[in-house]
Amino acid sequence: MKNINIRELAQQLNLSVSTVSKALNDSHEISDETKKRVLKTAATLNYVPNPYASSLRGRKSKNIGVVIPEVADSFFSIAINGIESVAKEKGYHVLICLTHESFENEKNILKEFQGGRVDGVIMSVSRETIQSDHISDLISNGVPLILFDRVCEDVETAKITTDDFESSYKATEHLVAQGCKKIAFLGISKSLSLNSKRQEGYVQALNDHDLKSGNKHIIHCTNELKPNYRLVKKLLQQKNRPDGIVASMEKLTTPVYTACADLNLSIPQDVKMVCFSNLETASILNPSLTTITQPAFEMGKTAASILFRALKKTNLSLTKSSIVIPSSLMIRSSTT
Amino acid sequence: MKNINIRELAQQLNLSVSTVSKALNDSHEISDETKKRVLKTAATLNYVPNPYASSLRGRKSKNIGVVIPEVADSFFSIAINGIESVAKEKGYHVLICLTHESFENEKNILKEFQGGRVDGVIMSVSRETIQSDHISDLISNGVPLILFDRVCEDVETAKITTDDFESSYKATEHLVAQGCKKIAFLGISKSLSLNSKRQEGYVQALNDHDLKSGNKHIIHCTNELKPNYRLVKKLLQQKNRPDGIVASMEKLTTPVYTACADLNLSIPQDVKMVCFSNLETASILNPSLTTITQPAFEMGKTAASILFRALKKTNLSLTKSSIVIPSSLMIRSSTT
DNA sequence: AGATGGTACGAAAACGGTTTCGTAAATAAA
DNA sequence: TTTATTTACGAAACCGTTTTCGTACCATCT
Repeated sequence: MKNINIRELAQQLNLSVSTVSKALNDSHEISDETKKRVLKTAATLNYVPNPYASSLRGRKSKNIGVVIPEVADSFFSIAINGIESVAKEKGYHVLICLTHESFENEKNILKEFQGGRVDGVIMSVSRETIQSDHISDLISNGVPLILFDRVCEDVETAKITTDDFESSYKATEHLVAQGCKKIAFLGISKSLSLNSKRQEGYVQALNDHDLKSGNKHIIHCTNELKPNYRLVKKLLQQKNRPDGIVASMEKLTTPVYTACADLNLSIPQDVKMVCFSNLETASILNPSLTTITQPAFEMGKTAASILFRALKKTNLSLTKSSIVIPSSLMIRSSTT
Repeated sequence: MKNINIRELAQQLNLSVSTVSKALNDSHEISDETKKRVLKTAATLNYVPNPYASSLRGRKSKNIGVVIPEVADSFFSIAINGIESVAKEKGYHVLICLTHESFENEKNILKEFQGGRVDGVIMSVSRETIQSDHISDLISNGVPLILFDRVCEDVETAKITTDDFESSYKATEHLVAQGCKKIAFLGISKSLSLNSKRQEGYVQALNDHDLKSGNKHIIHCTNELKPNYRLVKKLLQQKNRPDGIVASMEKLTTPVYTACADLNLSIPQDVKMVCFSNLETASILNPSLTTITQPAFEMGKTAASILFRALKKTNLSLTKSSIVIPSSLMIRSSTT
């Protein structure tokens, strides 16, 4: 059962290729009778159009690219579901590209997109990304691109974020309310604006409650489990050890919990912790983890909706379509 | 900065389109000097070839399709990383398609693949999949397809699995050794062969240790959190409640833990639990969870390697390339 | 009757690459 | 010197669609 093309299909029907094409695309030029006949034969012969021929001719791919650092991460995998739910409805495919937190990879992926592989892009930058020319280049090349979660402030496009400053502020304030005096901040990467905002929210909360935030309590983590474990352990071993932690990355939960266990520190008695996380298992951890839960699905869905709006009318001002969707603080045993 | 095509590039170089194409593809017909000149100009003009034109002409897409039930699942997201690591090395893209456990979606995706969108497929079937004509059709259409984890026995192709029977047997035996007398099995779906194997391993272990396994202790779960919670709760409320649980799906952890908490049952005192799971947080749950950890990355990587071998020489016997990679039982506090 | 318009279809160009084939010039072999 | 071979390039066909344009036919309107 080899795959058939439109020419062979047309032969079978004693029709021209153009007529068949129009019939399949429900053109008004074709009579209902012919359309029915074409559809029926196409079905029985198992005709499936070649997407590359269509893309080439139509100069659109019906693909959107999703560029993210990792897929093995609750936030991103849920966001993908949000994006996909919209894309499917619009008859689009989602091409997921992973940067694995490498700027080099990110640049290469966007470069490839210049070739027309995708009609639009939804992206969350890598932790290494410190400049954004590759993004602006793609946009000025006519490919609409929307940033979500980890955005670059200086790129002029729509940005879907959560209220990083406010939620971090609230989380820190919550720790203060629970009696923490020395609160540490575990960041993702110095360069990310998302990280800066969370850090600023943390600092602001400390200031507003007259707690000094020595730099020693701000740590930037790596992408690996073990180095993070060592960093956290070192932090918790110093004489002036923190009694509260605001962690801005899901991946930091395990290192913190493990380090505490190994150092015989009890959560929440000795150290309280709140983490930006979408882990479903947060509520059944030992102890259950207080999280700032981001609206992952919603953010993905929103980003996709705006992208498709941009694909419809190209002169839409994307910059003004930026949206902030609030996260929610889920208070659990790790802080109480 | 609009994207340039090969014709314009050729004009800039005062060369023919064919020469430029050959130079870019490092053909032996072109002199080194010309190649260098072409590469240089292509770089400065930011030329990126249109992938659809290449795919159309070459009748290969340089894409492989990955069809899986969900991406928000540790096993699958890690497997994707394994697949991607191989694909990237071979210069291929990965098109991830989610069935969301729907047979209808799965059929539609494979149907689309008939059109030549991908050169090969790596797939794990949905929980609803009870017959495999759609798979065989695609294969007989010339698209190599490899199954992993959730396979269909009757499809003649390579199957990458883990030792479901043995690991389930070992897990059950472990529960018996820990003193469990009434062990329940929580399955994914009746139709999956993966599920049958795990169930058979469980039953065999019970038999070998002279424990009867009334059908009441075999439950097939749904795909939703809340119904699963209700099922588990009901199971744990019956007079003859189990003192051990073998769960064959990562997603079952939260319902079991929550149900136990709500019923004031202690894990592991009242109920011991072991779960097929790749959750990184298993070790910091309350209590830490004994898991059967599948070699997710390895399975993905192996599946991809075999697929690429098949893409090289089409007459390779895929059926004989099936591989079983063992899982490992990680004993933690939920069973001790 | 002649002009006009709508309907239903076909021929051919186009999308942007790759590949086959042809060929002129340079080199090697006889 | 003649012939064969190699080198380096160009013209054109081709991949499978979509779309533009042309046209034959029929109905409708002056």
